Amino acid sequence: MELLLAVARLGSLGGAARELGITQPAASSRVRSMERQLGVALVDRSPRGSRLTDAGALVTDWARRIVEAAEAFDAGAQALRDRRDSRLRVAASMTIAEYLLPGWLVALRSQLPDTAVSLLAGNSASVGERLLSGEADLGFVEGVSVPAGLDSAVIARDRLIVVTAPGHPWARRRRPLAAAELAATPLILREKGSGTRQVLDAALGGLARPLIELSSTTAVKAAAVSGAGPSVLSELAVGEELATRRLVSVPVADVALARDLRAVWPTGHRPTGPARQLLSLTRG
Amino acid sequence: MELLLAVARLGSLGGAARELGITQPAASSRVRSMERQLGVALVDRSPRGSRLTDAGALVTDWARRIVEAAEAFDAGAQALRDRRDSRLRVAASMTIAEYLLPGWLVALRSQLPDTAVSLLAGNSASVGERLLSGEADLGFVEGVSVPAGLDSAVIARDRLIVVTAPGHPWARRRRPLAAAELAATPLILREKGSGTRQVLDAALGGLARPLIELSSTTAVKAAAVSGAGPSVLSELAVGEELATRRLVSVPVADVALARDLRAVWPTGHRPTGPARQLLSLTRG
DNA sequence: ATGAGGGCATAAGCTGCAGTTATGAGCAGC
DNA sequence: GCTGCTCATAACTGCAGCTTATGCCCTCAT
Repeated sequence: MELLLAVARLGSLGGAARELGITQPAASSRVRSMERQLGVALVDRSPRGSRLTDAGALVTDWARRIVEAAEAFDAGAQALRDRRDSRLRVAASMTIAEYLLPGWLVALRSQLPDTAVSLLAGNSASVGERLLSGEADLGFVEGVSVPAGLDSAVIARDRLIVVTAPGHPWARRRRPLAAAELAATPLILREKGSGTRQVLDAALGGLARPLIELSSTTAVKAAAVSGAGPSVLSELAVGEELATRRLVSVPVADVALARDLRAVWPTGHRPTGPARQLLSLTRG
Repeated sequence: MELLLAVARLGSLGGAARELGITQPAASSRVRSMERQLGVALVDRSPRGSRLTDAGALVTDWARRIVEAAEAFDAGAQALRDRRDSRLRVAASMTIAEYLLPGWLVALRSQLPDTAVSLLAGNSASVGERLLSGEADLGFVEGVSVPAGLDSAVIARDRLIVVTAPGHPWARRRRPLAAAELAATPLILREKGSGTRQVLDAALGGLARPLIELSSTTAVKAAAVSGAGPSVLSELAVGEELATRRLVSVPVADVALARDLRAVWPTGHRPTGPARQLLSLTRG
């Protein structure tokens, strides 16, 4: 995969091989075996370099998504590994750790390649404790209240959105859904007590009706995609499903389905150094 | 990766191993070596099964993205391979082949596991030719006009959106951008002649000013993310960047930056069988 | 023209990893 | 206590993918 991207970038098998720290025959044989598997030529080899064919460009674009996901995974994995002796220790609540942090870490790595980052994931309260006990330098929490003793800055809003499979009647709806209507409809939801469920219950006045209760965001998404019914999910969780129209967002009126995502740090100790850098990444 | 997902799903290393067609010791050792690499326990093993730890759940969620990207890649790759003797032969223009088709193929595969699909990617004209010559059963094109001799159905709209890095002044803008303002500002663009460029030029009356011209959507995105300037891109291309706020969308007034995405087939020959199934997937 | 240099392919050999089989141990429930 | 599930450990094995070594082709500069 990376090899294809490198070939696209450098226009040469040997060059790409060098970049990945392997030898030219190894690169050549990899590409060859991939072409054999697909039954399609991916690169045009000429005595003065190699270019991707049309099919190669398509495959490379598909491959790029895998590589990017792998980079994010790797950045996150590094952070889990580096427990001790890291220059920057981050504590984050689950949603942020899950959806946003890997991307930030990738970006941070490109700016400060030698900075070891460690990550502790937990709920808002535990993020607060880590910061106050000095176990973490910078925290990220979602939700309404900021733990005591911390300063904070809002870095983004996480909107909860109502989604359905494209086949559902609501998918064609143009007039926004009223809060009462949402409250009256059985929804696919996380179990009571989860962060998104709390926000939803608060917004509707504790009235959300479960159609099914599932214990993970993924399970909820899968149920919604399969058309089991409407659901309410963080827009972070469904970005890709919306883009490919596996899910459709339903407009909603007069319901405050948003929560702030905040960076937090001990009162008075403004983030400096790598923490400052990371913080600035999260706001742009 | 898949192994982690399977463990999460089945609650047992051995069960996960069986599902992946490997033996239990192999699975055990894989997980073990991953835990060694990360320095964190991923699964809680007990004599009556295994559950993911908190860290394991986090890692698994990150891994899921890779696996999904890989599935899409695989579905696309299959389709490139199956040239001959496929039950369903699809022709698609590049944007659709790049961003949407892999997802559709994954969904189709789950509905019709044994249907071999082949894919021919090209521009609108070549899609038309393939259909008329009987080389393809169903086509997908983007753009304003439908090639002659074909019936079509609009399956989605592809909106072009103005994006900037979060640091750019436009990112904070609330008042929509006027067309004139957009036309007057140098933009990061694809080269003249590309599909998105054509739509943009048409919408602005041929006036788009390039700040830089780049030859691939990826390069344009990278430039925009790095803050080189504003750009205009398909929302399909920037879904993930928007969700993670690496890019921000700028509201635009009075410019028709949309194009229809259409399914097409030879006039009179309504899609049947797997073609119909695929078509219905694309609309929900 | 000719030789140097960069690009790719092929062949042969080596190595390590990821898998296998085989076995044992812990715990639950009948 | 037996059966059946879980997981761990150990020793063996095979093959995928690498490296090194070489050759050919083309281009460009001398």
